[in-house]
Amino acid sequence: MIRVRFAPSPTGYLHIGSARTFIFNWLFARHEGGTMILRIDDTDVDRNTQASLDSIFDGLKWLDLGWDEFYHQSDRVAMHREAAMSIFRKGLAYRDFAPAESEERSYGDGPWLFRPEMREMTAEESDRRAGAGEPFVLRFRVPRTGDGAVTFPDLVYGPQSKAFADIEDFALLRSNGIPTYHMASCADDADLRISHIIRGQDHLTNTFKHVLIFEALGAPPPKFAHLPLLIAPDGSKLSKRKHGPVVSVTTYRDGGFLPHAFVNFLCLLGWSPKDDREKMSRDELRDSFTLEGVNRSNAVVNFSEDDPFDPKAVWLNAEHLRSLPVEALAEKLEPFVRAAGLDPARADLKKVAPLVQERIRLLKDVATVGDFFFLDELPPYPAEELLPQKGDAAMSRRVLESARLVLEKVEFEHVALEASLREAAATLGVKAGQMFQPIRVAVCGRKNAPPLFETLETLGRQRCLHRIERALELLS
RNA sequence: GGCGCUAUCGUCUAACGGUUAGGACGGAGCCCUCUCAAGGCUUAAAUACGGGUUCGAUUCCCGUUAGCGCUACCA
Repeated sequence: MIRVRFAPSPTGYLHIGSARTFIFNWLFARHEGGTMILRIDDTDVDRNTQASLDSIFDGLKWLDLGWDEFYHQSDRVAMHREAAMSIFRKGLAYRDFAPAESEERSYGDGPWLFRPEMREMTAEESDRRAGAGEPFVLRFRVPRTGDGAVTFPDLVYGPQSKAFADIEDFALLRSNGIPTYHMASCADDADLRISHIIRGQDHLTNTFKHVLIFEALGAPPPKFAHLPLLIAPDGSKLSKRKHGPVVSVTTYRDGGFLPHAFVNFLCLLGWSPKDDREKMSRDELRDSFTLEGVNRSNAVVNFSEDDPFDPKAVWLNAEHLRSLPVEALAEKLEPFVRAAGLDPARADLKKVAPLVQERIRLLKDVATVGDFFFLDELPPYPAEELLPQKGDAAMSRRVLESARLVLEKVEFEHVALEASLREAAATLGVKAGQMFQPIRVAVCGRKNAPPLFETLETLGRQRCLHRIERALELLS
């Protein structure tokens, strides 16, 4: 039975790297017909925050993938403690009564492995001091004889090995009795019968410790698959302090990404379907996903000073946007129209949607591409914009006056609109473009806009005539 | 410092030892066109360096360099 888990700690917002880890776990679980478990790793009570927990849930829900089982690690500390004590009872861990180090240790003098006086303390003395209430850290007793090593096969990185001599006697229980991450995580993974641990490569070297814990617990170690990390363009790891909101999933949501487009983008960072597909639906991703397709080098999220989003993410979003049914697009657009301070009731979103569909790359672009649909009065624009190509104000005026006459009586439907306006242009002896451009500017307030006739139709006779009137005033 | 991991166009990536090193994004150019967008076509752009192994290395091995990670009573 395949069982995987995503285990974020609620000490920050949902990071895009974490989101990707969640996605890969989900994809693997669904591809294999397994179980996806969400576990909140909240053993570090001092650093947990409710805000962070909310942010993680918000982000995960937005991804719209879901999970099958849910746990709070903090509900399970008694079990973790018992697991740690069972290791102690087997003689595979010892009490360390040394006080916590106050200063940061320098790494200059080689690794700190263990304190012989603590490790070799007699059971009698250890029990006596513990019994007297002296606080201690419970440490794993890493084998120190011979030249053995911990080994495990990584499904992505291949066979891994690390000498015991390079592994320190790491802590299992803190002096306050709370299990450390390593202990809690492994106890949970064993207890929850996790079959595959898929997580960031930053855990690769921790895994040697974890294998030791699983063995000490008498539990078969799960299979491990580590994922290459997501990094910033400068090669450093993504951090909120250094890179700002670009690392938060909610930034993508609020910027107008479609959840599955975002998922698609993240999947392409560190994984490849091995063919030329780029745009993939959730189901295609699920069907194609395998751990063999995961590669080993870190991937850069290519954001920049002037653009918080990776150009490829934006392009992919545009691709997904274009294949959305209009009703769905209209629905998605609504909150973004509102957020821009525009009134969605001013226009029929189902008619606007197809007009902006291939002109927006992010949902929030609707505010810049289609603002004029949701306004009664256009924001001011320079009168020169109304001048046709190779034409003057007089021509513009003639064109607009003619258009006004046409729009007053023509059937307000784009085919009829186009026919009569083309006819009017011919009558005036101007080129089609010279006719259409002043009209476009008059009704949209700018030179670049969606196709003219559908736009006129969507805007409606009254608003079009009103705007042409305004344009004429501007020209005089 | 020690240990571990990684190294193909600017970025994401493909290439079970034999390819003119492929695709995508982004860039440039052209076409289409009522503007914009979309679309179509064309184009510039990469195997970090040095040694091996081999008839032949992007691919396998070693070294160098660089980057990243771990080295906490954080996760």
